[in-house]
Amino acid sequence: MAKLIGGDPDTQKGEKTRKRIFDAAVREFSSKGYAGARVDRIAEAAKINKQRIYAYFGDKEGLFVAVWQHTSDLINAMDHELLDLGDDDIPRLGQILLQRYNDFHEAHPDFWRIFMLENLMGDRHHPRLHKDRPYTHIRELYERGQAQGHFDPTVSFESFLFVLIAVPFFYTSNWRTMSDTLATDLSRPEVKERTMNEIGRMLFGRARPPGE
Amino acid sequence: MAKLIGGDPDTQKGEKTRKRIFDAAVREFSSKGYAGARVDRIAEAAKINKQRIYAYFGDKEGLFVAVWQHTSDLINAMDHELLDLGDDDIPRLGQILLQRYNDFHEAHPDFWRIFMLENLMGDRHHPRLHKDRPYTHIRELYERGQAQGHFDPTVSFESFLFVLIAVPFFYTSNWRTMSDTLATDLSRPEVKERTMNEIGRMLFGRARPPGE
Amino acid sequence: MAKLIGGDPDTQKGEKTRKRIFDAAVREFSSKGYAGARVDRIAEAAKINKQRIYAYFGDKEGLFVAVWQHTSDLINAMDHELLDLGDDDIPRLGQILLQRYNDFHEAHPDFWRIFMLENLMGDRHHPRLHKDRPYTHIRELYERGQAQGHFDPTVSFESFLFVLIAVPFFYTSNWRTMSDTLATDLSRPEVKERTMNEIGRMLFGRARPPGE
Amino acid sequence: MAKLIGGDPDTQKGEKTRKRIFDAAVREFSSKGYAGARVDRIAEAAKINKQRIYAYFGDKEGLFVAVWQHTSDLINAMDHELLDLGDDDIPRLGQILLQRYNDFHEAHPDFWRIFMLENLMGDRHHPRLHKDRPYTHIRELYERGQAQGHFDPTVSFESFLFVLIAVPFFYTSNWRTMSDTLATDLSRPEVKERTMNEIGRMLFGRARPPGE
DNA sequence: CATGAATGAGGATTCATTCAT
DNA sequence: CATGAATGAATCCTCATTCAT
Repeated sequence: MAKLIGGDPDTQKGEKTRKRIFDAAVREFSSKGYAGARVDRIAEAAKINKQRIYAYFGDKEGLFVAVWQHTSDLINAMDHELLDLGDDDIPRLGQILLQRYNDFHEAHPDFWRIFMLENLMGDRHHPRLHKDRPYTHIRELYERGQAQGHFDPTVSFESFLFVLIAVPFFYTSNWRTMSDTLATDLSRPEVKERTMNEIGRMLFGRARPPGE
Repeated sequence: MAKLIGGDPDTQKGEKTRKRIFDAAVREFSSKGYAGARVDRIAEAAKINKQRIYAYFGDKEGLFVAVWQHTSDLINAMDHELLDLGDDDIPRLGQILLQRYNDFHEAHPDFWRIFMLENLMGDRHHPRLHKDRPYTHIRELYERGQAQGHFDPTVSFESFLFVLIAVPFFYTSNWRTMSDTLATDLSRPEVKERTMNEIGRMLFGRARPPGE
Repeated sequence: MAKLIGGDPDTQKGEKTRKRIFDAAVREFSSKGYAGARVDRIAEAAKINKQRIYAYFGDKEGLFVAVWQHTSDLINAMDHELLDLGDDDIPRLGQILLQRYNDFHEAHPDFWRIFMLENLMGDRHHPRLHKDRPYTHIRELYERGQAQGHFDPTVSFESFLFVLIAVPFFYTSNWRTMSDTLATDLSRPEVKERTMNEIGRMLFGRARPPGE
Repeated sequence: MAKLIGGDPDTQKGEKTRKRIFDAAVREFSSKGYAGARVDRIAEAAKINKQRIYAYFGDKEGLFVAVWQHTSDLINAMDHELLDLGDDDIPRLGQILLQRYNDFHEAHPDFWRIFMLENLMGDRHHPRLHKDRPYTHIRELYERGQAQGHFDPTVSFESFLFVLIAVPFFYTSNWRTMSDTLATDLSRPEVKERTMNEIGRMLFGRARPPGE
């Protein structure tokens, strides 16, 4: 029974189709926005019949929710990886997180678009993103860092994390317009690296342990 | 001589209509995005005949460009106001700029939406934003501040300005999702103020003149 | 009283305006057809305000009727000129008429278009063209020519005139497509002249007086 | 194996729909002209959903091009039938062609309208009609006829063919207005037959073989 | 599962015509 | 007479979605 070995072949084929639709949808939604996305174009890009989309995802909205869910999963996965940070990382925790978020955006260049779409569509009816993600682990590291004098004791963990999320996100999403504004080509990797280093220095450069 | 007071009555009426369309368009575009915006809805909101939109702005695209131009003008005006900063402001230049950009977003709550739409529509064919705005004045202040030890001499003006623009923008555009992420209600004014203060401290708090 | 000398100046000006509208209408209708014609374009070409068209001609239909009337007048005028033909012209009456009709189309290159529009719009509601134009004069010349053996006595005047009207009209209106068909450039004047000569010879070339 | 008999059922259904659209389009375009034609009316007449028109023909223009192509095919088919003429037909070649072209217009009463529309729309962007149709066969017959004295040796084949195409076309397209002009009811079949006979006689009646 | 055909409710845009001054 | 503003009814075209096989 083939079914035992690899599952129902139809189901397997179905999964492949589903994946193809999904990938095409990510590209379409992120490049055109929700309203600008075209079901036909997704079907064509996925090289499947349009009807499949409706079979798998119900409607356009359902397809977008699936994409959005995936986006949510991506970020949760990334946050989960932060658990591997340990006490040794405390002194450079800020720089490390900055690096991690930048890497995340580089690995998922469409992330910010999907994410922003959700922000733009004021009347959201899509599931919330990780409501109760406590960041317990890195919060503890940060607080330990504060106690050790690595971080300003008057700066809350929330503000700390906020900047570290904001800067890579804004850089990724706005490098075009900011390149104009700053008359600097922010698309060049070395410019990005330099900028991030400098921002890291602004944020954490001069903090010294109290005993110093 | 009514003409002297308000210009040609017809023209005046036309301008009023144009303004009504424009205002409705800003609301529609910023809430629905370009593709999601409906010309009919704009006409209805502006309480004018749909055709007027085409008479005044050519087409939907032309209307959007006009809105985008206005957005561009807004930011240029704000930048112009920075000229009133003087040497006395150098020590707290960072905090002041942070404040100014936050005020700007509060005064123009739709700004980030229009701005982001432009970033989302990858293949832009709209006029660039202030191509060659050199920020000469505040750049000088910053450099003087570096010489005086107020700012890290290894941090470029571009990176300095980048964070100051990024943080208020990201706060304004992503407070919803970030509220979820940080399990903190970022919509509350006091939370915003505290966050900005803390971020100001992270960035500029510990910098000391070299002679210290 | 200026009025006595040149008529009401306003009326005079009005006539000029009317003429400008009319000329623009002829060009617009003949190049775009009735449905394809645009009142706005006519107003623009005539450099008058659109409203004037409605003041002078009632509506688009009224404007077209005026144009069509003019077309009708043109052909009546041409037919009237045929009265100057005399007995001396009988032997070459066919060639002369061919020439005249060709000249007419050259003098009024838009004539066939307006005329054809009327034919294409099946449900005509426009006044008939010269209902009772008897062509008495040239009919008499033709019949005298038949008696003298210049023309085939078994060919009616109607058939005679039909060909002479048909050929120049068809040449003028279909030279483009016929150039393709015949692989010959019918737009060249010498080609036209040669063709007409040859057709004249086909029609009347070998006719001889009976006594021959 | 129904497939063998009629092809794929869906395709067959599609073809039927396409045909219905096409037929309705021919009627609409030929009666109203290009600009006057209404896509909605075509859809209604074809009893199909309007969108099908766009699915099958792209747009209104594409639909017209299809109609025009068909017109082009019709005439090519007719020309192809001329190949069945042989040497025996040489003496009455003119009359035969006149007859054939008349028959063509009677079989395809809308032909001239579509054809004329193309002439009226000055800036054509539609495919040329039979670019290089040499009429080799009947040209040879004609030239042989000239050598045999049936046709005037000084009249080119082009002029010969021109009249034979012009007269039936003009009769078909202008019988209404010409009926007024000639005060004769050209719509009556016997009038048409008589007229064509007389024109045939004018053109070819008196030509005699040289040896006569 | 898969697919081409079909549909109805929009959606942007145009146009002849009228209004107000 | 003259004009810019305004209008409502189309008009072409699109899109998400469903049907039928």
